[in-house]
Amino acid sequence: MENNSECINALLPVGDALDVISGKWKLLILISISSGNHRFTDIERSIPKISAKVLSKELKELEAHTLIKRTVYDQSPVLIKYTITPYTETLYPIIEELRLWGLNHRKVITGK
Amino acid sequence: MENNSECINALLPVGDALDVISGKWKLLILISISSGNHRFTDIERSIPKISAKVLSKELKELEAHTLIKRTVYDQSPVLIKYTITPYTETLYPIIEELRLWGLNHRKVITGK
DNA sequence: ATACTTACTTTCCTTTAGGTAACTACTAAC
DNA sequence: GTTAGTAGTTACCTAAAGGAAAGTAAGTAT
Repeated sequence: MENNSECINALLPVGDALDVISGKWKLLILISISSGNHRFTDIERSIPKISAKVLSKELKELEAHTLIKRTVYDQSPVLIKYTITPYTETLYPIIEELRLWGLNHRKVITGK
Repeated sequence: MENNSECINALLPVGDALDVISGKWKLLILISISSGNHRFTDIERSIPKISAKVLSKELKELEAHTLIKRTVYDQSPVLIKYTITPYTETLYPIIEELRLWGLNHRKVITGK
């Protein structure tokens, strides 16, 4: 990233990506579902501090972006499963880089 | 990411990373500075839709996290330069993955 | 009939983010 | 002395995000 054409080359796509996944919760929800939490209550319990209202709203947005799939199983009580899609997996490199950076950052701020 | 221990292993550090860099503007500002925009007005002009107020606030937060350095040159008119730090460079892999994902995402939503 | 469970939704309220526009302090140029 | 540039700040207001708690619908268990 040395010159201005690189600036515009990065600003636009990074902005596009941030429009979809920025915010506190979306990636955490995808991590939870990817790790095996498929039901609303499971996901809610796995992510500290998230509320049902926020989870509900974020799940809808993720579904709209085809980053998760919502399936209703007609049992009783009704069973609903959220699963990842092939598109979710395209985010794994981003999640992994964030995980590595976060691990190092914690070392940095706690003074190693 | 298959099981619950991987869930907690990823949720915490990714959450730490998001605490520092999430939001619409911070990564875009770092891209702009990395690309050679070092002055307030240059950065402001390089990022569509950002306002002086928001830029000012975000620059302060980035400086507090040592992700940029603010230097005052005592000339006239006064010259202030924002520069990246070695710590900024540790974010490049994240930015690059976001750039690649954003490029592909635009292809996906515009129907290739 | 009552209570419980799942998967949310609704209401109310507070906080945070963001936009617009005007304003400031300093200096230089005309 | 008026205009212009740099680097912001301030005030005012709206919008979006988020928290807490209660409520809802549909079925199951007792």
